[in-house]
Amino acid sequence: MLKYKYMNTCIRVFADSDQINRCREDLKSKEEDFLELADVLNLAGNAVRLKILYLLKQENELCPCDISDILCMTVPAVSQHLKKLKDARIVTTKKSGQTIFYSVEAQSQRIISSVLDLFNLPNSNTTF
Amino acid sequence: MLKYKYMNTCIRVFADSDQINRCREDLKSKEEDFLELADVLNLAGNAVRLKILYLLKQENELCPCDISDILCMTVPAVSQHLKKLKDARIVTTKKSGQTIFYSVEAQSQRIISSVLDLFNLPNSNTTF
DNA sequence: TCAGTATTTAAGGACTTGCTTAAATAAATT
DNA sequence: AATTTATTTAAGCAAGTCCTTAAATACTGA
Repeated sequence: MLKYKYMNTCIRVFADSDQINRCREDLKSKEEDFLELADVLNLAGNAVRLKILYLLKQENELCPCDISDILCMTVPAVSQHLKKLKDARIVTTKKSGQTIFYSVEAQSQRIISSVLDLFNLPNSNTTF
Repeated sequence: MLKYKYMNTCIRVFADSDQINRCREDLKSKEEDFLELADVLNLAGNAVRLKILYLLKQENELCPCDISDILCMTVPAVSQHLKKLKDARIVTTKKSGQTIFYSVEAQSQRIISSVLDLFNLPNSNTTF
């Protein structure tokens, strides 16, 4: 027979309920922003897609075939990554004959540039 | 009987092999950076973890219990997210009695601030 | 020392991811 | 019209994610 229940939550006395409520309200007001940003970060948070975005920014436009050659991956694998980026409106396409050129969507250039700029951030101790 | 094989790769004549090789070399030299950045972005690319990082930055430090209250999630669920962030050295801990305070690791403050600053980026058409 | 509290760990399961190969679609070439 | 080429789509599968609940660990205080 159990003498006491194992607790799944904390029932502490000294919680700062003002802080808890303030934080809850704050998050609630930014909920959409969090979901949107997490989506973009999640797409960029894959080495293959990050490289694709880097390449598209660097080279302006590339076809799936080029990307496949550069990354040494099968065309379908590349195509499926491109589809995700296109569905999220991060990249856009331009057709020319049988070739389809992908590039970073104008609306997303700024956030993608910012993400890629994180490269240059030294892992420093600078406080601010 | 098959008249021709379905192709998995492109065998085009007009590929710019200089471009392909230049891109390959460039990616190769940055391979480590891509993996590292993709890891951080992947961790931040989850709405729960993104909120946790935001909260830790905003409030300086919080215990799993507080975070659980704020996010309305079970403590084990929160604890598992914190473990991932800690394993990646993005957050660090300080023990005080039975309470464990989490905060953003000094070395990671800069990149996390930059990621959270992406919030403020308007989805504009600005070209640059 | 025993019961309470804060946290982590473990096991499980539903769901998602990221590849593979085969096939479909669409445009160009002969 | 038939073949070649570039791309997408579909199906399948191994591995990973993110929660759940139960249990373990660790510190506190009567």
